[in-house]
Amino acid sequence: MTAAESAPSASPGLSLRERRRAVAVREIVSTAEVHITEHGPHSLSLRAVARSLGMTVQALYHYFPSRDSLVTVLVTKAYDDLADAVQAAVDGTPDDPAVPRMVVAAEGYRRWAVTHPERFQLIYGVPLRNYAAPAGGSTTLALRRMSAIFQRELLGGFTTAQLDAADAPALSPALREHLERLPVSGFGALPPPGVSLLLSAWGHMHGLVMLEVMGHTAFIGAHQGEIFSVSMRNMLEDIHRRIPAAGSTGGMPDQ
Amino acid sequence: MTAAESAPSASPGLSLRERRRAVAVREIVSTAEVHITEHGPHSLSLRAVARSLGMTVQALYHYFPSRDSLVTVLVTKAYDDLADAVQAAVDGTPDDPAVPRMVVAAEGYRRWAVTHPERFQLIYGVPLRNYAAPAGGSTTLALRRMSAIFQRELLGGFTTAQLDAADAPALSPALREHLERLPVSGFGALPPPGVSLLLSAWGHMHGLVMLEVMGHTAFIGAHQGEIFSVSMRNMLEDIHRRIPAAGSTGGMPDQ
DNA sequence: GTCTATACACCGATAGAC
DNA sequence: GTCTATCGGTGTATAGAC
Repeated sequence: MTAAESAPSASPGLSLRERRRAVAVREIVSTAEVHITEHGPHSLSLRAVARSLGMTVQALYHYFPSRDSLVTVLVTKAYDDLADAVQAAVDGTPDDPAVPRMVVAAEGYRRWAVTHPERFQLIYGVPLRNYAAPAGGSTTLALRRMSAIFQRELLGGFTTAQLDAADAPALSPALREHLERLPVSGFGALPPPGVSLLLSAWGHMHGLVMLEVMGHTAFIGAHQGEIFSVSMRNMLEDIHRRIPAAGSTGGMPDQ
Repeated sequence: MTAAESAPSASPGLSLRERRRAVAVREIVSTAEVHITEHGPHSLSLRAVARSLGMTVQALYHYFPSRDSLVTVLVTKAYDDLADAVQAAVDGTPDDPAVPRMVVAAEGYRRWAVTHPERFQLIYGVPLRNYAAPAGGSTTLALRRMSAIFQRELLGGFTTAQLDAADAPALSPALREHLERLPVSGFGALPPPGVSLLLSAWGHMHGLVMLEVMGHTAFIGAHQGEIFSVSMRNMLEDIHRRIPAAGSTGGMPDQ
């Protein structure tokens, strides 16, 4: 992996040449994001970015070995920025029992998506034409970061025993076993009903945002945020209703 | 609008020339769908379709005045096929109190999406590059057909008074007014809380399917259908729990 | 590190012969 | 209705001069 393939960031201990290069890479990435914002993710090309920069295409090949490497950086950065936005929304909101942190997190998710619809599409829309994601699954890491936030805000206050006793249709033994074998770094710390609830909540949140970003709910007009928030509150209420009180299963919250 | 711009169908009362033309259009559309299935919606081009048909591009221009007209037909047909699949799922399942019709409909939605992921992406993914949807909103009609199915299966058994009294966070006056002014042909027949619940349910269903189709839940493996069904059952249960019994509001179901 | 020049593919669309 | 030929544009990527 070349330097261009990892997201650019402040790099204090590098040589002048390396710092210059990092600045150039940042400028290229930034210009590419502007282009995506203005013309959609599927019109991204090295030529277009080069044009905007007043350079020729070939100069870009000194920073990115291929178009795919640029796309990978953009996708990874979008995941990171989205996770940052969600985290910032949670951190920046004073605790208020009337506004659950999960709802704040979901609203941060939606806010970023409607503010950066094209970059959201870059992540969650149709994969780019002729783009092959790197084998290592570098985007999986960024995705997991965000899912961890929602896992914490949605289910962080409950014990494994509580989640395991959630009131919902029983999962099949095969599914339970599969979920229990998931790597602990992901959802593995949750019991199967917890994974199921978290996935359901994620889909609920994501689907409403997706429909809005793609324009399928345009007839709602400016009130989509309100419907989204109400839906998220209902969702949270329902999930909490399904999880029994701590006393009935014993134990303290384990995270 | 030329004949090529409307979806092809059996046309008994037409001349020989018109029937030949309809057959040719059907073949072109079918080939285009195969191409989308094999290479993704964003690689669709008249040239590629012509190649598969053993024709030259120019021949296609005798059936479709532009690429966009072909895309519009494909999008409209995908909406229709999806609605057909959902309707067929509902119609083809014997009444069983253990499997609510809404869940059957949702499973039909998911089934079509995972069976035809590229065509689902064509509808709900990122709009095609350089494609401008026709001004008339011809796809809106096809979309409304499907939303009507879910409206019926999810809320058809409840009166306006029941839906209006649903247990959920109150909607703002501005939003209530906006929803009440919607054209009756769409969700207009529902009271504002009904629209909100239906939209929330649609987003929930759609989001889970979208995540699966785009591969973001691949780690669940073959059990995604089960998690989906459980989520839909929970969703239905929650919505029904929020709607008061008929006796408490009076009146008979009005549809 | 950036440039010109180039190769080779793709695309949508049009003109005119048959 | 289909063809050849063509225009003008897109794109990724490489070679070699400076």
